[in-house]
Formats: sequence, structure tokens, C-alpha cells
Amino acid sequence: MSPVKLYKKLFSLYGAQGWWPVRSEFKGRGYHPNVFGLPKTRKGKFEVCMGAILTQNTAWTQVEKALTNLFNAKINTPEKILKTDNETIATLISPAGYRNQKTKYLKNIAQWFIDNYRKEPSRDNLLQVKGVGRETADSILLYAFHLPTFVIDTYTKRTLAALKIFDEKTPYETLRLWFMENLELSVPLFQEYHALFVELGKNREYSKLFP
DNA sequence: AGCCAGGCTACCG
DNA sequence: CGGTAGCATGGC
Repeated sequence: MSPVKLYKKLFSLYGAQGWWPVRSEFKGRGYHPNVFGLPKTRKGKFEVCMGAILTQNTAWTQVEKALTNLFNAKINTPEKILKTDNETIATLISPAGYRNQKTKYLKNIAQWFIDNYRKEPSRDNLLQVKGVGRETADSILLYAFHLPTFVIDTYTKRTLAALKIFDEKTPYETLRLWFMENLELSVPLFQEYHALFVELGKNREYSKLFP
């Protein structure tokens, strides 16, 4: 199955997803179907960066609790993250797990954000931040900075394996390039496509891909 | 009661 | 290079 056909199939199953949820700019849980201009503000973009770190190997429901705690404590900018002590941040984000690791990672991405917000962010540069691997980097570039890079996650790998297009241990970059070389480089398309993989994977409905 | 969550680093052979 | 332990917590 081609990337285009797979996208159409997923969209027919689940429709518009409205990713990435940006609660500081969109009421409710932050999803904004068919609105592709968000986040617009510096705070909104940094919220996406924090969420990308916090959701590593963690259910989004837990990330929402951690973000709520940070916002209630008015820790919603990279500057606030940097000047808050580690113990305080670790306690606030504890619902999302890996509290000590993710506290360091949040400080690392905060410094990167301050240094790079006004530039055109570079993927290689972002990948040098400790705590930012390929999926996190691509999520930040695609959803915070609107750059057309494709996000690969475990659900994407499982889906492609279920369809027998690639096996599960195919390298990240191979999969990323397969999508990017066979689709138009469209930010809204890439945003929705990845969101649809997550929806399919969360519901474990891989069988729905077959006739 | 395990297994799983929208992974990453460090370290191993 | 590819493989894996450790990292924390809550829902199902």
C-alpha cells in the first residue's frame, strides 16, 4: 500500500485529528481539527516542546496532568523552567513518570528554545540536545515550528509491520524517508498523518486496515 | 497483577 | 553498528 492510500484509509476511519493539542491557545483539551496555524505564540510553541518531552513512553492523559501542574504553578516559559529548582519541577511533572530524567530534559530543551527560537531550527542541532531523540525532535519541528518532517513512533512501526510493508526493526530514518519521498512535503498532511497513526495504535485497530 | 504508555541515554558486544 | 537495562507513574 502506498503512503497516500494508507493516509486516505486512516482518514476515512478517524477523520480530522487537530494535532498537536495546544491548550494555552485552544480551549478544552487543546485539539483543533482543521486549524493548522497553531501554535502561534512563543508560549504555545514551548508548550509543544514540553509535551513532546513529557510524553516519551507515557500516556498523554498523564502528560496533561503534568502540564496542568506546571501551568497552575505559572511555569510556562523556558525562562521559568530554567530558574525553578529541579525538586519543584520533578514533583509537578511526576504524573508523567521519569520525573528526574524529564526534569533535566525540560531544562535542556528550555535552553535550546531560548537559543534557537528566532532562528530556523536545525534538526541536527536539536538532536544534540540530551533527552531529544528522533521522534521528539521531529514532533517539535513539525508541530511547534511547522517544518515538514515526518514523525515515526511505535504505532507507525506496528502499522507498517501489520501491513507487511516494513518489519518492526527497520531503522527510523528509513521509515521517515519513505514517507517524505512518497508524499508532498505538507505540514498539515504530516501533522494529521502522524496523529492518525496514534489514534489507530491507541485503539489497537490494525485489523481495520484490511478489507 | 501484569502489561502498556505518542522514548531516550548509556553502555555493552 | 544493533541490542538492552534503567528510568517512574497510573490506567486497564
